[in-house]
Amino acid sequence: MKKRVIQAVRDELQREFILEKPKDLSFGHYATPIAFSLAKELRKSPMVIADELCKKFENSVIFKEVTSVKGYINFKLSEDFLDEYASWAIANEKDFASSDNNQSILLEYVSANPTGPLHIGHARGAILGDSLYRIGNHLGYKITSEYYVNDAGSQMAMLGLSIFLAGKQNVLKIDVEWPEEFYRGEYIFDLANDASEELGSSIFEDDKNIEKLSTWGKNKMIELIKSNLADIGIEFEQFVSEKSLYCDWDNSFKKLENSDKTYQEGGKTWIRSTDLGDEKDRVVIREDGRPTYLAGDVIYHDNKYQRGYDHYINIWGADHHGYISRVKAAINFLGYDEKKLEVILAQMVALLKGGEPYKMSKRAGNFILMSDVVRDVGSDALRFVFLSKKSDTHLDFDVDMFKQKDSSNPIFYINYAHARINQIFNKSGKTVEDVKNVKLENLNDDGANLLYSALLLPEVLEDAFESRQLQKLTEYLKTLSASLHKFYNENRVVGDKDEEKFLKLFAMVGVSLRTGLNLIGIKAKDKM
RNA sequence: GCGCCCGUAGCUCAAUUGGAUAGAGCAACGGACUUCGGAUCCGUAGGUUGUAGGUUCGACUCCUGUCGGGCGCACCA
Repeated sequence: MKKRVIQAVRDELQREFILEKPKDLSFGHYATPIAFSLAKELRKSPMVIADELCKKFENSVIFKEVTSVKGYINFKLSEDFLDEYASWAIANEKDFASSDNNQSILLEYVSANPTGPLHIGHARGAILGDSLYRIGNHLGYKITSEYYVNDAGSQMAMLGLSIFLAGKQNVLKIDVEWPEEFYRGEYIFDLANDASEELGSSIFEDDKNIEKLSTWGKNKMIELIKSNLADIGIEFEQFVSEKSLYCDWDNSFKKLENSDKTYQEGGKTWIRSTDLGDEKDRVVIREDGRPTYLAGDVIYHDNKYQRGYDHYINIWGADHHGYISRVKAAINFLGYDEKKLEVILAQMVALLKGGEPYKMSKRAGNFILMSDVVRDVGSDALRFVFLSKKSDTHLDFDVDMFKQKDSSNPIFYINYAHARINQIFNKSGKTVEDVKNVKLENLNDDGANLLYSALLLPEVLEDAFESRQLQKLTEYLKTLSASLHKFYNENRVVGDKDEEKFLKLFAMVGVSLRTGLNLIGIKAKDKM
């Protein structure tokens, strides 16, 4: 809809302009403040310029009227145009709000270490990533979703050791001495019990088996993580193992050396990441020849860029923000355009329960399991609330609040609107087929506004996706639901002379609600 | 100490990315057809956008300082 309007306005004005929605719908459906920016250039007042420009639209097909108010130019769409668009949308629900952006994007998210179950902090990035994935696909982007598995390095050894010691203590009943750093939490003891059953308790007798336990535990954890994700409707296209990439290290390192951005000092190999704004240069190879963690990301991003996507998105926890500049520097030194990499940071989530704050730490083991919260409040509510806040703001919420199954839970409110539409059709005994060709004309103000709101989904989606701010979509769904409830309370539908018109209008609202919810991984309810 | 993020109604958050009178929900108070489902709707109250300057036709939005909160500051991952 917006695209058609922009086209129509550009045809007449023959220059660039900003198209926005007026604060107050009574002004019109769209507006532009172009007269203000022209005022200086033309040495006339914005009001005069706006008046003159309005005259150009007198014979427009898609506009009912174009007016100038205090320097703004306001556009009101014609009923024919709105009705045609609604008819098309109802008949082509799957394609409604879709688009044909062809850019290819590699979207990497979650990528939590396979050393334990997902906690509530991971859920934020997971839900954001999955929703971007769904929306992007709908908008025609060629998106691939990917999970990077950190299965190399000392954490894997620590996982193996933790399971080994837990088994020794709990299964073999032998006193053990715990090191300073290990994975705490009951899941380690569960793993030890499982290992005892699957591999035999003798595995805890010899510490040569630690490596075996580490690999076994990693696979268990990946399965667990996949199942945690499946519980909130997330499935990845592919998993990439860090370990499996290391065979390419020599190639990647050669590229780095060719860039003249590496140097030796103190027996170590460094990259000059300060050249690209990093706080300090970084070590990629230690004195003993072992590559650092950064090396893993060098190979991984080399690998990513070789796959030739137009754009790359990484969703990271905000605690990794200091890592961005060194990875971008590395990408640049490998000979790629680091601007193609976009890092979205998902800020910390502070979870409360009855006012008590939880400290989340994977290492310490006293974190909140994502699966527990999902069991408590449900996938739908969790997804909706997490998407309702900008990803770069800190999010506080109290679990107890979710347990109230009433209107304070926005997903309830929206589902109720959707269910109402369904109920109204049942009550009237008519189907969408019966009313889809009725013409939407002479609607009252509430009806006209409701229709317009329902048709806004495409541009809300584009805006939400391009700005990576999905709270725009959740806001929209709440507002649209409110408009429907308001209309419902003020207008009798069944039995009214305009019954069929109203039903078509409701059908259109249903299309938008369903589509919007679907794209954030929530299935709209027909009954409450 | 340095870097990044945040600061908007009592609480949780929006604000078309520099545009018209800063808006919703929750909580509070007062109302609505013996109901096409009242799990809804309408109204009242609540603000010097942390704070002090600057940029311009115009600032919650951009710049500088300052205060407060979070995160990070490894050859760990």
